[in-house]
Amino acid sequence: MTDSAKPRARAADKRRRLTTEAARVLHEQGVERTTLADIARAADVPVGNVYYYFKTKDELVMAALSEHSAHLDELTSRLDQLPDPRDRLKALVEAWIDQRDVAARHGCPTGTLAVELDKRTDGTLDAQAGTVIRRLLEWAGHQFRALGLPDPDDLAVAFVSAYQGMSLLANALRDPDIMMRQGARLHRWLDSLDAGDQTGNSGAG
Amino acid sequence: MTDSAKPRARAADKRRRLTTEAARVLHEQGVERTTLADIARAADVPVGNVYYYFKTKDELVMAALSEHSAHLDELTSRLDQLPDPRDRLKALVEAWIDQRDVAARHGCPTGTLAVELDKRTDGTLDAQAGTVIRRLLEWAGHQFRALGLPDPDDLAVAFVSAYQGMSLLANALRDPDIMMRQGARLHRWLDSLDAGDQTGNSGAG
Amino acid sequence: MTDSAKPRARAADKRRRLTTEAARVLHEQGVERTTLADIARAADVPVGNVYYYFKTKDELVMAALSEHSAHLDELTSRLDQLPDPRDRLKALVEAWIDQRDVAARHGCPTGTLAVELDKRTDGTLDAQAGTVIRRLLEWAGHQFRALGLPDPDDLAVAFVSAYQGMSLLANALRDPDIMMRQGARLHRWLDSLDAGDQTGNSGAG
Amino acid sequence: MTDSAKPRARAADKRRRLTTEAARVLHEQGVERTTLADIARAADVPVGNVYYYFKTKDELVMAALSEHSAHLDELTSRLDQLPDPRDRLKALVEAWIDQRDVAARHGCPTGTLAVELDKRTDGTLDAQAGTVIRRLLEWAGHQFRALGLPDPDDLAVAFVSAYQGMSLLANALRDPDIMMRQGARLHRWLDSLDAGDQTGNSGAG
DNA sequence: TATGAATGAGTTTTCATTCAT
DNA sequence: CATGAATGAAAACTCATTCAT
Repeated sequence: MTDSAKPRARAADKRRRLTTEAARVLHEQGVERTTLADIARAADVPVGNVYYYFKTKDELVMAALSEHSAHLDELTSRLDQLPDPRDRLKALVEAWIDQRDVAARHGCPTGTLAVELDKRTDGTLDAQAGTVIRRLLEWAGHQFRALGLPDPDDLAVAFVSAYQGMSLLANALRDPDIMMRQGARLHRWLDSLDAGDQTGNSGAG
Repeated sequence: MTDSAKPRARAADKRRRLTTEAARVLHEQGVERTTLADIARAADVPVGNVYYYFKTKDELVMAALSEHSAHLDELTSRLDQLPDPRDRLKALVEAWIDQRDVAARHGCPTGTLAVELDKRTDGTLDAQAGTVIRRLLEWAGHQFRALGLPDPDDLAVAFVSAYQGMSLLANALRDPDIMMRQGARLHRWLDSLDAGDQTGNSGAG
Repeated sequence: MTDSAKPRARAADKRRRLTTEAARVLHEQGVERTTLADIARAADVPVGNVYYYFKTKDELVMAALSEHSAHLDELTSRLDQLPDPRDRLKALVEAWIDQRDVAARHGCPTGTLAVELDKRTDGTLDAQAGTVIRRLLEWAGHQFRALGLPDPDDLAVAFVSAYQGMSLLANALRDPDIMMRQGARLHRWLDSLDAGDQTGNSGAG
Repeated sequence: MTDSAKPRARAADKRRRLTTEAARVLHEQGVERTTLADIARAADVPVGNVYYYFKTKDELVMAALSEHSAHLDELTSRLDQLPDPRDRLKALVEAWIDQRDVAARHGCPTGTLAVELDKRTDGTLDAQAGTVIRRLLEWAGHQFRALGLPDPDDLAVAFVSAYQGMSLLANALRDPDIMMRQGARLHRWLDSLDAGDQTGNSGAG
């Protein structure tokens, strides 16, 4: 039993390691500047062996994307424990601020991946990053709807958009402080949102 | 006279064509996925000849960046004709909205370039995109200051951030409509900003 | 067992073949006029595969240099079997004379390599050839010292210098006979060296 | 007259500058690592213009070689003013010693050129360096013959060989001191040579 | 499955030489 | 003659993918 289970266990382990490291290295170096050998080395898996787990480099990129997606799911489901939707959104902003150093160094994983993959015309990969972002949009939209706010989907776009924008700027200017200041601004904006406000005039850009 | 001017004129022409096409193709395909041959073909210049004008691929990338920077300068100096700073900012938003199809297809040129170049650790190129963005920030900050608003630099970051965010989302979701809706939101936000408001609470995220 | 050893054995084989052929071809054609394709062809290895064994062309050059260095070590350690240091030096001269045809055709491998590499200002390669020559100088100096002669290091320089000079001339004039005549002269010089001679006046130029 | 002479004068000037700079730059950087552009820049002549004076790069190399040859001629004819052949040879050694820093940096111009050109199989260039060296051999042989020494041609080979060897070592080890010490040794050797000595045993290696 | 090695198409870059004016 | 520009044939190097055990 253990005998037959071991190789499978080890195999699953390798796949896991590959996925984790792919997510990390691809985020740090970008898709195009990362070689399979880079990921293999980081995961401590022989290059030739990678192909037993992922048939192409694109599959590894997809796996990395799923990894980030899973992280997001895990985070949102934890936030869902909070009773107040507004608190959930604010807690998410807190999480973003906590990641400010990573964001300043490498940007938002999903956002930068989306930028890179959108440059592609081949394969089915170029739309995948959008899917993850859409998931985040849906979750946020759900919160705004729960708050009884008008145009919840639009608010969600504004919310996520603000996050992507501040990540990009923090990254481009290599300044984590931007995450803090804009995070605070997002906080205030969430607080200012009023269920009675039917105009949304004071919304985030 | 025109005869003797021709070779020089044509040479300048070629350099111009190369720069223009580089800016376009690099924006469309991304830095890493664009080969020199791609740019050469687009500009109708033999590959080997490209190196007469640009010593390395990086120099071409830099030229493309300068091109985008020049576009921005041209745009802002045109906006500077408007008497009201608020109107200038709103006109800029209009310009962004006008570009919504390009943004949805390829993102903001400077923003996506910044994302790609930040993945690099070599050369002096990785900080250049930040410079262009900083220029935009300064211009915007100038307008907010002229409006007598508190924390003008912070408002500028919020403003540019919103633009980068909505461009990224429009691109990732391939939806130009996002540019319109978020552009409208930015408009309303600019209108809502009040010189008397010392909190900036209702600011864009 | 031999089956599982094969790939590794063949791989080591290839590396060996590449090194051997690199040493030969680089000596024959010179560093700058030898392409990787030349070496790959000589070693019967696909060009792209060369990079599996040597990351750059410079590494191959280094390997070739080491090969020549190893040859020298092998030769001197064989000569060390001889009881009399003077006989060792004379036997080395004999070995040089034996190589007269190669020398007339392509010069001394280490000497010509040194000349080529000294033209470089980049990398760490430009000093490596000197190291091999220094090793020969040390060995020769050791023999002269064992003979109780004054200024043994100076004599070593004269000795090696004479070899390099006659190789260069034999090569430039394409005349192996020069190796023979100057070799004989070196022989006589070694014989004439007297432990009692404190002046070294009759030394080789 | 001056009008029609000017362009010709300027033309001769350019040719001269090109030759001089070619000699210098080719010596410093080596034939293969020097581009036509390098030489053109050094001579302050537009690249395209070089071809009106030299049809190929090889012709420029040939010109550089002739330049070194002319230098040698000039030097030897000056030495020929000295009444004693032995003094002429010793004065030549002095001249070599005076050049020790150049030799340590770039080797003997003719010697290193010979090494590089001998690596070639094409053209008529590969034998040309030998010609210059042969000229030096002849001059030296003439002196030894005038001294009434046996085997004057052999002594000449030993003499030139010693120079090439010490230059190569000085260059490989980047040590001008080698030129001084071996030059002194050559001096002593020249002094020791005796017209009555029929053996040549104490000759230079 | 595992793994080092192999492959070959592609990419940037260089440069002698030629051309148009 | 002069000159900036053009050309194209290499060359080094990279890397995703495949192969042989």
